[in-house]
Amino acid sequence: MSPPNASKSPEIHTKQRILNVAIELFSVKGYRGTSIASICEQAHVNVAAVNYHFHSKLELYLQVWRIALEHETETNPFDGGIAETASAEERLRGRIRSLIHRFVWPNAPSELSMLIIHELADPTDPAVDEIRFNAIRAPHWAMRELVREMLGDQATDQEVLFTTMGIFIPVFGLGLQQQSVYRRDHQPNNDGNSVRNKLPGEVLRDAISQEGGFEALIDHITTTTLAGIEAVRKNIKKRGNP
Amino acid sequence: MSPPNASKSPEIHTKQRILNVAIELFSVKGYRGTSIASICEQAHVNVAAVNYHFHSKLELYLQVWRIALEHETETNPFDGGIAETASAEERLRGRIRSLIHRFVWPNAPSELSMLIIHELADPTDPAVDEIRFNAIRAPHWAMRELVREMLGDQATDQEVLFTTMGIFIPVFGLGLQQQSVYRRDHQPNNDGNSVRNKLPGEVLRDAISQEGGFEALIDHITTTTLAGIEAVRKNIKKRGNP
DNA sequence: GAATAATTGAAATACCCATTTGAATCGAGC
DNA sequence: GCTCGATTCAAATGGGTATTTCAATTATTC
Repeated sequence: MSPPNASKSPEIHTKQRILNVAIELFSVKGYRGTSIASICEQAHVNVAAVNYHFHSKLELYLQVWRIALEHETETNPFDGGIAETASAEERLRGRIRSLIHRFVWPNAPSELSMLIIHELADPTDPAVDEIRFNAIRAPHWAMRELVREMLGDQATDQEVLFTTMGIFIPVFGLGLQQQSVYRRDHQPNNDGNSVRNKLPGEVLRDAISQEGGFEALIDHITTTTLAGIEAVRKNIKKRGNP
Repeated sequence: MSPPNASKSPEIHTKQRILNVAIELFSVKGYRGTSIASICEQAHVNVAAVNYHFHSKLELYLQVWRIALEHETETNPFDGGIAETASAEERLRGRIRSLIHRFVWPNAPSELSMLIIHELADPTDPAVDEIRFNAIRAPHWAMRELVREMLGDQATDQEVLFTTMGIFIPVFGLGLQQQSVYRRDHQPNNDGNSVRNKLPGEVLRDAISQEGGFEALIDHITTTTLAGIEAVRKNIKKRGNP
């Protein structure tokens, strides 16, 4: 099997069409929830094309992961565009902004974030675990270092860990909510009648969608996070001077 | 080939055995991830028994939801055992404790919380949405009222909403993490080699499992949450007195 | 204790899915 | 314009699933 050498051939179009649809469907419905047939139907391509171009469903999925990961790091760098020389508080604000953009951008969480949520709730394969872990490792340790810097040397490892997770984990929760609401919004048979009142997640989505709502959310999270860090710092100081 | 002891009708035994296994499997692997065959094999029951006693897989699943919901509200009341006459801060602490117990109890999140996470990531059926919504509605509004009480009349609806969600949503995120780690721990083919370093969620699980770690987590979350509420309150006061 | 209803069992049915097959079609280089 | 490898196509294959069927067995009732 030699790699395709053609510079311009319909093969590229087919492969790309499959990838475009696969990213969309895998991110919304997850690996097990999307069939090869549904991808091919929507891409106007024969089912055999997937196995011809990608070997298997799993390899197509891995390719989608790589693309989504690359796309995310390009369009939404983890530091939020804040320079390393800025104050710790400013850098934290930038990273929170970046995280929120990834997981909560109104009505359209990024593909990567949706893939991550699906993998957490229902893992596909160890190979995907590996990619996901590599994707999370760098941001996590960078955040650990920043939190350590903000809490000072007196802080225990547990305090640094809890505080760091206290920043990441709500974002996963938000992503889970947003994804649930997003899916409900985009259901073809959504008559809006099945559940009478608005779900909390839908109320939140509406609030974010309002003029200035998204910025208000980022402000709120940053403010409360900083207040939490300050509270931990106070505890440390109190404990350190008995 | 069930033992012919007939102190009670064997129907009860069979039905109960199915339910016990179904709760376990549905909560760990989700609706789509568990087959009727696997339930019946583990319960030593014929596959037809499920459809005889429950009509269909979906109705068995709904029954499991009702039981898990009932069990949760019995063993873990949402107010955390704190009286309505206690201070707002004490009541908040009780509710946070209850939530953490539901979603994060070390190495064994409650069945209901795992079912909820699965439904959020990959919904099964509108009928389940209805149950889930009813399960979340009362706690959510009770929390909204408590937050309103703590923030005061000057707070906007958006501030109350963001703050309330700021309490619930991290718990979902924690549950998602815990469930992911729990599943990994209980995988039969877990050789611990596929991913070299510990995932952040595993580090957190280890920290919680340590002596006093769980209480430390509850303390941390309560402290930072209260600090966040205080920060919002300060903003309101500043804005209110220009 | 016989008649009847409830329950269980093994096999069959019907559907969905990923993957394979082998022929048909296309495209580039000679 | 011919050839050969790359690509597409319709159909088949094989494995998994929920559900049904109906005979066998077990409990209940009179």
